[in-house]
Amino acid sequence: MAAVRSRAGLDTIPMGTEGQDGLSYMQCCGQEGVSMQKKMNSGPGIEWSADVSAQQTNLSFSHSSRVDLPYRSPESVEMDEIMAAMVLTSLSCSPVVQSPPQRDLLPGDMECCGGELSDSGSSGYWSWDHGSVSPAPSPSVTEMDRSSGQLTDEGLHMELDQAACEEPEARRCKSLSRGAYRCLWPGCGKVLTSRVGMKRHIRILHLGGGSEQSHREEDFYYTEISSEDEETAPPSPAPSFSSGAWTSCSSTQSQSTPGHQDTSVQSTPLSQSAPSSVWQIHTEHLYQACAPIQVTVSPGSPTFCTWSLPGGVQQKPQIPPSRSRSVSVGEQWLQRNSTPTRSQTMSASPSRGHCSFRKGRGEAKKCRKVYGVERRDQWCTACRWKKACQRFPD
DNA sequence: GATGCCGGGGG
DNA sequence: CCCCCGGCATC
Repeated sequence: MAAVRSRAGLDTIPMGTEGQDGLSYMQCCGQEGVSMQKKMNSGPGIEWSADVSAQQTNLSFSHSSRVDLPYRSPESVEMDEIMAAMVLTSLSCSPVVQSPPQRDLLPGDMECCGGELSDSGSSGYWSWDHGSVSPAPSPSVTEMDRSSGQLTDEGLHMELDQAACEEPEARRCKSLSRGAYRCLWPGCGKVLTSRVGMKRHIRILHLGGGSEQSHREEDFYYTEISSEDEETAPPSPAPSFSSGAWTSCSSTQSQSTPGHQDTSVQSTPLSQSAPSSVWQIHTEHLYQACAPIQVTVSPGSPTFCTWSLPGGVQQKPQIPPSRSRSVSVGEQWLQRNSTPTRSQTMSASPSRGHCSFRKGRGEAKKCRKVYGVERRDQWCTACRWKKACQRFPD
């Protein structure tokens, strides 16, 4: 364990294989949990605590992690400095890629608020969102200002501006007119008006910048939405679980409990702890990500989850999947493969490669069921194309 | 038979 | 790149 922990500590700054990207993330956004996760993934013992702290604040992040993991060696410190330098360098050099992450910090990410959703305006939503985002208390004054300013900023393209939201709730944001695309990446609800923009958003922010393979994946992480649809469908069309799916991933909570923002946001002990990190870790592919981790709310269910990570990673059984459905071999496989750093999977593996195991039918209602064949146009793109449903992933 | 979706293909 | 659909596994 010690070893692991120390490693986690290092993560704070230095990133192993990730290189600049990762670093920049950390630097820019303290709360950016992703980078952290990446690292963690590599090792078996995941420290949720670290993650949580990360979400708290920039500073706290680094602090807590260090405190938490006092094992850092002197060398690591040195490394930190070096890394920091690198980060700075990279930041100055490639604004495009880096900037997005920065924005991410902002909680609710205005994405929703962003230009198009003017309607929701200032009501509870936003305020609430921000609060929820609490984890990232205050990146920096400038940034904050900027972000807030963006809320009103209307026509500008928010593509990069509003990066992914940290908050799941964000997805509830209503969106706009038809022809809009919403990012389905867990925790992100970004809505863009252009497909290309959305793809870029996904590729850059979620898939890690642009790896070759990621190109095809973008499709699965966004969906086309229409205003009417928006309100009902995505967020809760399948009240039963549309949100649940995501939630499960995040394990925690609330991710999408539309109804209770406050609660959800306010970190319950649980929420803070593992959840967010969990889903992020496994988000390589929706399919993979969600399935295994099913957390679900029913704490009571004793079901046993076999999704074991390689190193016995998740020491914490988090929450056993409520669904009794046992994890299929395929899922486990996916898990293993997805567990490693995202970057790894991305570059090195054909990812979905050829796991020809089909996942069997999930319980979640898919677009076809929810909307019916008649309203095929309301299905998510994936469903329309007879691909794995992205709106109601299992 | 209905569904879900992989794999492949057309424009 | 967008969109469809054959075909197969599952329910």
